[in-house]
Amino acid sequence: MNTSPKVPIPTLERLATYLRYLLDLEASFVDTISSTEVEKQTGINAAQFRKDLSYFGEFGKPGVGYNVIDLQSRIAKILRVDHDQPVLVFGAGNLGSALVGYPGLAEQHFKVVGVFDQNPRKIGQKLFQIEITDIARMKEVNSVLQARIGIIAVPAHAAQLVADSAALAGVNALLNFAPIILKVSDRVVVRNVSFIQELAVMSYQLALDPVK
Amino acid sequence: MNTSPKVPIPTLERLATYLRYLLDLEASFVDTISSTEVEKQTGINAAQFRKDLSYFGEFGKPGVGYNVIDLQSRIAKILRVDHDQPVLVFGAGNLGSALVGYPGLAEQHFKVVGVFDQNPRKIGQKLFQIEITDIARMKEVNSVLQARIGIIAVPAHAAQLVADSAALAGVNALLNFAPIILKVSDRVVVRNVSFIQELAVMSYQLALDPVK
DNA sequence: TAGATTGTTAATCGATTAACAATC
DNA sequence: TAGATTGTTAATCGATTAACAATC
Repeated sequence: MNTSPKVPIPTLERLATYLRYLLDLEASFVDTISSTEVEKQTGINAAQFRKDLSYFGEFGKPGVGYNVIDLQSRIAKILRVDHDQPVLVFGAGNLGSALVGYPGLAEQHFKVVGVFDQNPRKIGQKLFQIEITDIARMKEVNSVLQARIGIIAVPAHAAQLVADSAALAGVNALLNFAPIILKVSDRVVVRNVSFIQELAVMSYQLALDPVK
Repeated sequence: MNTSPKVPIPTLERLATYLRYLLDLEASFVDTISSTEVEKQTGINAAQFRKDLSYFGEFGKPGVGYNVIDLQSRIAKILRVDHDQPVLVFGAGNLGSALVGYPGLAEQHFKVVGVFDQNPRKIGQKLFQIEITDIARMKEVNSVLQARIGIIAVPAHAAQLVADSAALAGVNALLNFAPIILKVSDRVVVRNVSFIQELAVMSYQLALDPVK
């Protein structure tokens, strides 16, 4: 066991993967798994799995394995996805709308409580029950909503401005879909989702092996 | 210089970042940059930048730096985003639609040439000028379109099936938005976009430091 | 008990970064 | 030329994985 502060990011990412996988197992009425079984089904090395968990305590029984439901709920607690968390979405365009309507968000307890846009034609309209608010009113509105997590789904040229406003509004975790490197204070956590970049990487990989 | 096969994935990801950044520089009429300047503006270590490039040849002039336009076009060539590439989108729901309409795709020369869905009510309709085709006809249709890259934007329960059909249709690079681990032959490259996972990671990070 | 599997240490592997000779 | 900056080697850092004693 080790309650120390330095958990590698890859470990956290895999933890989220384990959680999804455990939900599937639960749905199939599996109640115990071993790390070897995890490796077989997910391709993640068994030692890796055990090591990842070891950052947070002891979860299994030697000779037996891990209880699916117990492990699932403990990982959910670690990642704080065991209870609803309010989230703001910035940008009510195609991408923003798709995100607000994405059922996976609520399933993992991320509740979209506010949607913001700057387009006067969109402001006041509803998106999946949530009213679109003027992005200029973000701080005021979030003083009530108290969301600490925001999703940036605005065009690249607007993203930095939105990030700045978000920080002022008390949002200190940003999931950024815009293809730019955001400059933020070190009080703010940013993670980038850049699927264009992912496509570019695959594009290179495809080209490597013409047979493929 | 080193034309060897083993370029680290993180290097490829950063290459895509450099490319975007260089496009911005070009738009601001900057014609030369040094690795130190790159570090200042992007936060990526200067040695890292030079090392990344060194996998592919020599790009700069000692004492001078890098020519923005030249470097840009050479990176685009490396990543094969210097010419149009056909892409299929699987799933015409909220997410799929947003992706098809996303201008950034075409900007990086990824051309959506086919959209597939299984819902009879959607088949035959148009999405941003592209007709939605029955997913069952994928192989037949792609024998003409010849796309090798596909984007999976269907619900988790359908994703594996789609991946299997895609492989049969000659699509050997898959960008997967569904929250599952796809099982594919090693002829197929998969990259996952899992923004729920990203949110979970941030959720943990936020919880680490209550002051934040 | 014997067999299975954990949690953890130590070894390996790979990626990042510092340092510097080469060179514009 | 002197100053700046590259490309690359070597050192550092961190993450992955193999091995195994502890234990159910």
